[in-house]
Amino acid sequence: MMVESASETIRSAPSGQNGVGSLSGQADGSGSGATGTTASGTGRDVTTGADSNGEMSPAELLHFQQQQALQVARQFLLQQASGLSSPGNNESKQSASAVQVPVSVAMMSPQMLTPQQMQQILSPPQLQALLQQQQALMLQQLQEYYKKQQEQLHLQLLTQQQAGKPQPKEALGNKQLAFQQQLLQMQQLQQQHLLNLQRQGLVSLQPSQASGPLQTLPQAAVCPTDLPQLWKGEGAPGQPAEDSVKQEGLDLTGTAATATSFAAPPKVSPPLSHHTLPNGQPTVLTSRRDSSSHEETPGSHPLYGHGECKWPGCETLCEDLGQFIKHLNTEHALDDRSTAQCRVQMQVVQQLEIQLAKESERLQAMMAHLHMRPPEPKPFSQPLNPVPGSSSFSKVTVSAADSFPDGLVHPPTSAAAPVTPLRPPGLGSASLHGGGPARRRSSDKFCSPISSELAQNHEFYKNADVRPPFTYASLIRQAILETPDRQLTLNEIYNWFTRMFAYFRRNTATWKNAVRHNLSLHKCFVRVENVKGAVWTVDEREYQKRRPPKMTGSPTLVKNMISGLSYGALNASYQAALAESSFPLLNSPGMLNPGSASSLLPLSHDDVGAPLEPLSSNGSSSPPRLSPPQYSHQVQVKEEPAEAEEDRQPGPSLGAPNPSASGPPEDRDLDEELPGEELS
DNA sequence: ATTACATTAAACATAT
DNA sequence: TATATGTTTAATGTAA
Repeated sequence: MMVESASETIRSAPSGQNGVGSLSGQADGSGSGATGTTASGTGRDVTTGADSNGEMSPAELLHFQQQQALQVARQFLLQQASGLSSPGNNESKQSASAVQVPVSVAMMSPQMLTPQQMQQILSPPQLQALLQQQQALMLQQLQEYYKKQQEQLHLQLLTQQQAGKPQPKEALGNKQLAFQQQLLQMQQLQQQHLLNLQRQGLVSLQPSQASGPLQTLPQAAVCPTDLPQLWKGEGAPGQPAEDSVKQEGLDLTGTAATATSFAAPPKVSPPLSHHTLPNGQPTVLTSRRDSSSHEETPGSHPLYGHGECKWPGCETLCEDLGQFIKHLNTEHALDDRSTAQCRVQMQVVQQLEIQLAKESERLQAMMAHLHMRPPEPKPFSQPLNPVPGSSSFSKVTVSAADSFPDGLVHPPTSAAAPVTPLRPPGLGSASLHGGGPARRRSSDKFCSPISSELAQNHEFYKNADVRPPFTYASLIRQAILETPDRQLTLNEIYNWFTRMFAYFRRNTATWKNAVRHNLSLHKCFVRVENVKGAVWTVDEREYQKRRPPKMTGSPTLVKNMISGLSYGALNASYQAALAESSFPLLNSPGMLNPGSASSLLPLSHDDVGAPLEPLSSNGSSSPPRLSPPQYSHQVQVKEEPAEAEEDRQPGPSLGAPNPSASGPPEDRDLDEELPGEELS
């Protein structure tokens, strides 16, 4: 039974795509409570202001445009928050849910995106690093920005007041309000953003930082309510903004529309705060500060709030933290599903960041246009990352991308993960091509550089009871190749499995049988009679044979994926980075060092199976862990009986399959036995 | 719809 | 005989 359940979970993985889809898919309206949050609310001041004037001042116009844009963005936010929800979560519901929820799916995965592609996009550590950096940067910048804007507002207000004309005063009031609204929106975006971060555990709760308000603000503070109303009320001016949003970045409109339809049931309507938005300027900051003290007690949990589980799509009510923890551990354990959800969330965050950047830029432009700010538009100093070039607002995204290479402060990658397998492997460190764990583990073709990912996630798999996203064949091969002799007995293979993967410490009968089955089935595994029994070796040629040299992380593919996501904001450099990262650095000194390795490019240290090995610059560089002596040893062990088996392969004929790269490291091995074959 | 592959289960054979 | 090791077949599911 254990076995069964286990396998079941596994099976669900392959459908991971659907996994992803279904996850978000199940969002059947329910989750969208947030979105639904009635449109009654506070935004009135602004609205009336505009109305009263009859005709719109430029500032107002801008304001409304901005509002609308933000509205769209917010809808997007909220919807994604809810869209991810997959309340059911039960496999049984998957199919059914498909009908209801395409919200997040539609949003997240434009048709052209296959789940695998998504994973490819999302999993690499670089991305994560990038994300984190971006986030940190943005947050800081935003905060600063807010501050400055506040100051500006004050200044303006003062100036105007000095002028002391009643009429203008009113106009100014409107203006001010408008901008305040704007600021609020921005802040909300930020908050939502943070919330998302928290959700995926990328941001730890630190009372001091913005994380505090997180829990409360998004819900308690304002906006969701006032804006919609505003929008509705003003109907007309909307179009332009909407269009612009549409064109510029993610096509939110479509999704937003969809979302609204689902948003209907305002399920857990957050305690509609009336307390916010009094009118005064400091509202923003104030409310924020206030909320920070609230609810974020040390005993709380980022995923727990208002008595319910905040896991995307789960809104399970939990009476207390203890119960919630229990629930968390049972319902949201580290499995393929959760991982997939995490990944989706990550993507959401990315998109939001981009959107945020866009909106910020727009705001900047607006302000510049209104002379609210000296021409040098650079509200965002770079407090965090000394990104050299980026000086303009518009470069926010750019700078983030630029700073990515060096920045990677600390991909929460492997090195950590002692006993807390909280970080899904794919998120933390999977290499581009390596794909994440949620990915169909079978698709060997994509994750040839198993060793790379394995090395990076070594610790993770070791401790987390997650099924590794590799096929048995690739695992076995890895096990064998990891040894100096490149040969293992069956039992040693077993041991390797259990040693390397927590997952394989269970259900031994099942996977052991599978291992044996694979050993026998695949020609690439060669049994060699030894003095002390039989050992298994790998026939790389055979192994490669069964995997056509597919570009694992084709840059073009990645590019397409990105563009498919409407990542308008993704600049060339980022794309380039992505593309680059899809090519393992093979010449990197192997040193199996998960910690460091993960921190940079997806160096596939011992990328044994990398199909696109560029015939390592210097032949010697590649064999990372194969020290000469060992190597010879191997030969020695194999010698007698081996030949019969190993030689059976028609070397010359088969050598061809990977003509291009032609130098899979492993072949070094075989070179010895079959000299001159492929090196031709 | 077809095909190839991966996984799982299980029957069976052989060696220790 | 029991267990470990191998081999093989079949059923099932997924992806191309």
